[in-house]
Amino acid sequence: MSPRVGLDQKMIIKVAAELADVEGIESITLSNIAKKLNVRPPSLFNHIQGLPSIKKELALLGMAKLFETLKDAAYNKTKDEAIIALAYAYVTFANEHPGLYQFTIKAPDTSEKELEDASNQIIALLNDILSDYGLSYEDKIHAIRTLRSILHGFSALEQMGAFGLQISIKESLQIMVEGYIQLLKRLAQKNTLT
Amino acid sequence: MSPRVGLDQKMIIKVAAELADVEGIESITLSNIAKKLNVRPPSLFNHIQGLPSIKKELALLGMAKLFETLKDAAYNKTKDEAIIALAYAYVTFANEHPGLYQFTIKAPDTSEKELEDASNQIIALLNDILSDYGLSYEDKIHAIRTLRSILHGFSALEQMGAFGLQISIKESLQIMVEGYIQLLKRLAQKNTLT
DNA sequence: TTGCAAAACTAATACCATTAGTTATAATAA
DNA sequence: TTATTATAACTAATGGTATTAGTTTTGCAA
Repeated sequence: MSPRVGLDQKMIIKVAAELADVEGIESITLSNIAKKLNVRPPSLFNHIQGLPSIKKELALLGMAKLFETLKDAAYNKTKDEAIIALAYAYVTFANEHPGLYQFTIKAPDTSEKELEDASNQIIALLNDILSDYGLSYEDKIHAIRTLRSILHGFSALEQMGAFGLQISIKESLQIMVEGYIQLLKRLAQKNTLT
Repeated sequence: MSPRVGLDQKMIIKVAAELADVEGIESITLSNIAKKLNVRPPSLFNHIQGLPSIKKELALLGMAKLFETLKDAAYNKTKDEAIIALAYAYVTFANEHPGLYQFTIKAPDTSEKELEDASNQIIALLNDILSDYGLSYEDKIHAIRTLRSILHGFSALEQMGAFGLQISIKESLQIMVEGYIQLLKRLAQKNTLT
């Protein structure tokens, strides 16, 4: 009757992540997850706290994976080269993991320290890369905000099919990133002028 | 017993929009809407098709309002001035109508002609404004995509509290938009060179 | 004043998440 | 090997959704 499937939290989160990426985040229900694991919904409660905890874990997983992806992409690269690589990696991640990506963005019930830490890791990476441009403290913050904006905006719009297909999406991204890099240079230059 | 409250679709959508903006989009339920209207949930079905239809109407309302806002902001302005005004209006709209704004972005079940039309209205407005820069057909599309990306990305991140508060958010937007305008100029210039 | 279309209702269904309490199993101790 | 025990997975039950069916009531129009 209860054949001890051998469930654990990792399996549950993994199934939830697949569900999110393949079927969409609205399909993340205990019912669907349980079905995929050949188990009754209440059984999940032996391993997780409830649906909200699963969503929080998905956010953590998403941010961790995104961070790794970005870090690897920028590894051993600096300045323009690093930014370009990071931008492509970001957009590619959002495309390959549409469900998980959305959880990296979803408003985290503030005061969730773990989520904040994970998010800060990503921001620290951007900060690192931007450090080579010689920006003022404030300009660096503006630059980080702008970078996050263009990457998230582009990813979100592409994900929802907002861009037609006749004109190359990759080229749009390239032009946008190019524009961003020029902005960095202008900010840096402003700083060198006495 | 049934005092004929005088319900109609407009009222329902209005209440749903308020709910979305004030309590968050997850609070848009027939139950909550009915409560606000002093009515039982099934009564709503005399005026709307179901919860999905309410969400679709919210998307339409959001896009229509956003379009009006942007159009008014850019009225009688051209080029840089128009873009700057439009950008501020966009971000302000997202701040003032956080719930409604999210519906303007939410993936529209493709093949929803009305939604597509509403969205195209906004794109046509952007297209109009960008027409004064003398861009090639393709560059104009890249420019529209980039503009939408920066505006949505910035709005979405600000909405979720992703930006700290020590450094001026308005200034970040200003710098980002300034960068965008410079990009437009570079694209235009590229086009004038034989 | 009567009749009717429709507004709002109650009741019922089906699907959620979640809690409480039960059964069965796997691992450990004797 | 057997007995003990912790706990995985279960069934049953609760309360919340959206929605449908069928009923009552009401306001308007003839």
